[in-house]
Amino acid sequence: MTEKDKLTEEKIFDSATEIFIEKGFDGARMRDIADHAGINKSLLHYYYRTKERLFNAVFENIADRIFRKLIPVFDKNLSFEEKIRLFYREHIDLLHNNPRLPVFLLNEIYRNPSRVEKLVKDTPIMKIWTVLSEQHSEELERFNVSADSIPQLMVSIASLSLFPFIAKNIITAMFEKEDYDFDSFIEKRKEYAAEFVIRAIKNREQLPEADSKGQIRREKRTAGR
Amino acid sequence: MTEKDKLTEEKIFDSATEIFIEKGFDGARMRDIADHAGINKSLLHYYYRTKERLFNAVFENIADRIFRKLIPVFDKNLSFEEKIRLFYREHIDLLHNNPRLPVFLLNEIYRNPSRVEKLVKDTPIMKIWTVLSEQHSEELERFNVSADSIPQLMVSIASLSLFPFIAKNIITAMFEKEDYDFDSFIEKRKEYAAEFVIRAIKNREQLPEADSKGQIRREKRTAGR
DNA sequence: TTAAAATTTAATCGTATGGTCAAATTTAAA
DNA sequence: TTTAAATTTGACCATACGATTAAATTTTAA
Repeated sequence: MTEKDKLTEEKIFDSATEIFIEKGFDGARMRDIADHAGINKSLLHYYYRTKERLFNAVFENIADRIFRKLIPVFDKNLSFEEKIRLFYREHIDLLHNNPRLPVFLLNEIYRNPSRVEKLVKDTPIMKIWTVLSEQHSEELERFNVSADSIPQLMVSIASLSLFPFIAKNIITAMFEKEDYDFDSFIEKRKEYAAEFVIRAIKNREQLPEADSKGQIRREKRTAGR
Repeated sequence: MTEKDKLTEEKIFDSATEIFIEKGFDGARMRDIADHAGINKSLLHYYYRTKERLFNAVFENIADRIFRKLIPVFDKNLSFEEKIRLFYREHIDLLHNNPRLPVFLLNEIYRNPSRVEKLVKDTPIMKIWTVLSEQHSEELERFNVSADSIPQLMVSIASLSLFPFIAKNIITAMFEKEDYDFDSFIEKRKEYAAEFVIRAIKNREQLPEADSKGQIRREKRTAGR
């Protein structure tokens, strides 16, 4: 009973996870989930009352898995630079094994904006912010990263690992034309992204001016060609 | 007749654009589009046979608009650095006025992967690649950017402007907790992203890496003014 | 072994959806 | 004005979907 019970419920949950990730809430069909699990369609409603509830279970599980995996990185007692490197290694690895997760998550938040509040409230996502702006304030100050631009930095960091998976289809298609390979691209990206961020920040260290203004000085620069 | 004709068809097209962008193909309802346009539902089928065809018209128009707007940037006769700055100013501006475009596009490609081939084939998206790897090969070489890592660079460049809009909901929610504002964040991002990329690349210049072309002169930029 | 409870199945419902059609109305041509 | 064509409308269809229900089957506990 508990045996078979768990088996059925688990089969449903796993199939639902797979299909919801693949198709999203709107695109997923209860029939498909049942078929994929090899069970009668009514069982879906027996175990999870509605499609919404089933999706909910799946969504929260996924969100939890993602952020739970990420937090240890920021817990570790490392320098900012080391943390960046570790983050990209871990994060990109996680995404490489679950390439559709970002789109799934973003899409659902899009469909149901109320999710985002719960996400920010219930997951440790804000911890990344906290750690960056508190734990590493000194380092960032040394790099001339103003507290004001920490949001810019954070979003930039996230962009570099998430976007390639979000745009995987397009990237793959473009790569094909030039004979590149997405998988090896991703493998290289772990280090590339880390270096990219570190360089972008570290360079500030050497600039004598306090903060960039760079707006007005762009006309003369090139003699053309 | 031609007057009213255009009016009706245009109303349909505009409403469809709005609603498809908002809800995506699966989420959009033909009834909603008709209601929004203030016309009878059958007219949708009179002017555009099916939902697919209507969506198709909308999609291609949007894709075209996006890429057509972007290409001039890469056509201009500017240095790589200037091009980066101009790109972010133009691109982020476009996205700021149409914040849902990236998600719409990516989502549709997701739903219908065959789109991506047509997109790569019919839009000038590959031109960005070409320009970067051909027109600026010398500059990039000077920056120690190997041809091998140009894909990494390109994806990184795109990430920094596209991702913030893709993840707008989450970012906004996180900002709220810390009393930041998405709009001003985006405004600042035009310059931030450009500086970020330029710094990330330029820094390579100074690394004591072996270089066949003896032209490593690092201070060029900051002193120049 | 037996009865109650839990699980599974098949049939079916109500509704929403994309789409069709024929009639009504408006517009253009004679 | 008359007539044919183009446009618009409302009624309707077939289907797909999530959900319900009651009966059948299996499991559990006495």
